[in-house]
Formats: sequence, structure tokens, C-alpha cells
Amino acid sequence: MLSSTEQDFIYHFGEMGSKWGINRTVGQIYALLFLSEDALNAEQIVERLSISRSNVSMSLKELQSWELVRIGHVAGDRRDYFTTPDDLWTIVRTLVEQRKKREIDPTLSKLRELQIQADRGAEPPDYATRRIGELRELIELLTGWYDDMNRLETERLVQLLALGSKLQGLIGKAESIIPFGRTAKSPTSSDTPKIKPMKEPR
Amino acid sequence: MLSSTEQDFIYHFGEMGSKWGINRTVGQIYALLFLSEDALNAEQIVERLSISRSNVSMSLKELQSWELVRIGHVAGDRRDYFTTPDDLWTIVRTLVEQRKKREIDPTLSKLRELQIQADRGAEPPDYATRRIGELRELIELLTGWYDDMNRLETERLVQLLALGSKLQGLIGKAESIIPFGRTAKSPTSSDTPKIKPMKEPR
DNA sequence: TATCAATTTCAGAAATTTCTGAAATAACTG
DNA sequence: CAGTTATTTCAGAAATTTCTGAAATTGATA
Repeated sequence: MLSSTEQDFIYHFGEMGSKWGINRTVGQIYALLFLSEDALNAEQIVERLSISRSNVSMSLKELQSWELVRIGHVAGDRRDYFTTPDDLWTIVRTLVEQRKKREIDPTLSKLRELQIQADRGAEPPDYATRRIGELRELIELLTGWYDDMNRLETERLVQLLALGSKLQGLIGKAESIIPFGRTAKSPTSSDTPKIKPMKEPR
Repeated sequence: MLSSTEQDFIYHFGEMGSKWGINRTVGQIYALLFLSEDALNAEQIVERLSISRSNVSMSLKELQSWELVRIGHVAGDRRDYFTTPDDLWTIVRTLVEQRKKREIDPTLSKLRELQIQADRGAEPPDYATRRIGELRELIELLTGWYDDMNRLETERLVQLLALGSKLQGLIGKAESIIPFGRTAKSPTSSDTPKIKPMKEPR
């Protein structure tokens, strides 16, 4: 049924799934759908991956909750059919958005909460509190950048990516032409870039 | 021993660890070291997190294999002392590099291998083979961009991030001034951006 | 070399996650 | 409505991962 290439790809994604905190079956089903031109119904997935019907049902639910798999229907057939989006950039955007939502956003909330809590206490802030603040700032910078990029059309995004660090050379030139609103101030300890020696244990 | 803020942060990182395919203890130890101004020895970690000595030993090994934790020594004390780098950008760079090495690079190798294998077979390439090729190209674009960014000094990198999509406006202007080597051609199906209707199941 | 402290290893216990089959539910069909 | 098909739920089985305590190892010191 599946070519050896397909098999190989599907197994690889299963393995990789684990490293990503996604379970093997979910990874395999995703990979199968990704490679499949036609939409597949649950029974077809059961056959091709030799897993139980209930496992397929639950794994598809999981993939749908990630918005990585779409459900569709066919005239004269009341089974559900599943696909992944054709456009890879749609997939990348979904993946990044979902991971951000599940992993970054809660962490950012937590850091803000902790900092408020800690700031109410003794001044000056202790080391741990300062560290939490640094981390929060870093994440805010990165997510702000992400929001910016996410707003771009794919066409533009690809252009920027392909340019890569060539852009860096433009900054100087551009700065003199266009007044940038946001200042490019490092939010971390990069203003003390010297390598510190081993910290003293108590 | 630990403030409630520290406790909270450490537990949060433990939880998050799971979602990242990193185990709870490893996440907690990392968080503890991250918040700790002084380097800590294994016994101190045992006390503060109430976990077994052997667990600490193994988890530290894991963190060292990720290069996220450094080992150091103190005069007149033969125990090992552990820290995280002070500079957050160093941490980010390490994290990204390690994840790339463990997750992206093997996948890229696999995709190349599969494509070669498939290309030896029947022409024209079938849908699955084309899909694998698309994915490979996308990952190559992204890792190429990453390599570019990674070469930048932190100072410059932060500037670029802070600019965000403002750069986008520069492309047009810049293109007319500087001849770009690499063409910004989308590697995906973004040249057929129309939304395709539901694929036909068999 | 014997002793001691620090660390690592590892077999199995404990905990957690994944997966299944059976039963329940839902949704259509005649 | 009764019968049929598709899907979901869920308790517990199976598999995997994590964690521990005991023993082994390492390496410094007397």
C-alpha cells in the first residue's frame, strides 16, 4: 500500500514526534496525511498504519486541536475525510502559532505575574527577580518580532528570509534615511558582553 | 530555602519541560540554576528540589550534553559546581543550535536521502516525492536564514529583531541600490496561492 | 595501599503515557 | 422507529519513561 519512501518518511516523523513532545502515532498520522494527495478517512489510516481505530480517532482529535489537520466530506459518503493544507507556509504558520500559544504565551504570563509579585516585596530586586525580568524582556522582544513577521504576506516573508543577514548591511544606510520608531536596545546583559569568570559558590 | 517566586518559576519550567520533550526534573534543575547567582553543587540541588542524588547526576549529564549547563570548580573543594551562562543570548543561541542539530539536521538528511532514493525510481515523481522535495526546500531556506542570523553579533541581531517588519519596506528601496545575489523565489506552492477546494478522496 | 568523598551506573520500582477493545453515542437510512 | 454505519469515550492493558537506592567507580589524600 505505502511505498518504502512513504514508510520511511512516516517512521521518521513518528520518531521525531517524541522529541517534540508529540506522540508517535500523532506524528505518523500527520506524516501520512502530509504525503497523501487524496484526503483519507479513519479506516484508511487504520489500514495503512496498522493501529487501532480508537487510537486514530483520538490522534486526529489531537491534530485538529492543533489545527494541523482539516476535516472534509465527500458527497454520498458520510465518513470524515482528513487532509493537511497544501501550502507549506500555511503549515509553518500554524505550527509556530500553536506552539507559541501553548508554550510561550503561558510562560510570558507566568513571568509577568511573578515579577509583579516579586516587585511588591523587598527592593532592590534580588538576583532571581532580575533574571526573571531579563527573560521576560527577551521573550517580549522575540514575540514582538514574530508578530511583525507574521503580519507579512508569504511572498514578502520569503524575500526577507532569502536576504538573510544581507539586510544587516542595510541598517546603517536605512537609519539615515528613515526614522525608526522602536529603538534597537538590547534587553539582556549584552551591554556587559565581557565573559564573566566562574561565579563564586557559597 | 527557595522563595515562593523561585518555587513557582521552577515548577513552571518543570511543567513546560514536558511539552518540550524534556523531562520535568531536567527542566527544574535548569530553572534552579538559571535563577541562582552562585554556582550550585549536586547536593545543594538535591536539597532544594527534593529529588534523589542519582536523578540529579543523570539530569545534569543531560543538561551538559545540551551545553546548557557549565561545570566549574572552587579552590579547596573537589565537588563540581554548576551554572547557566549569564548572558541570555548565549542561552538562546545554544538552545536553537542544539535543537537544530538534534531535530532539524537529521530530518534534512532523511529528506535528502529519500528524495535521491525516489528519484532513482519512476519519472515523473509522484505526489509524495514532490511533497518531500517541497519540505526539504522549505527547511533549507529556513536553516540558511538561521545560519545567516547566527553569524551576526548579538548587537546586530537585536537591532534586526527590533526593526521587525519595518525592514520589509526597505527591500524595494534597497534592491535598487544593492544587487542581491540570492533570489527571493518562494520554494513552496506559494506561486499558486489560490485556495484549493477540498481534495477528492478516492 | 587503604580510606574517604564525590560521582556515576544500573536494575528494577514507580509513575506516566500510549494504545486498545468494548461499549456508548451520534447520525444517517429505509 | 428499527437497523446500520461512523465516531467517540473510557477503563484498563501495555509500553515507555522517569526516578530511586544500592553498588560500583573515580580520584584525591594520607
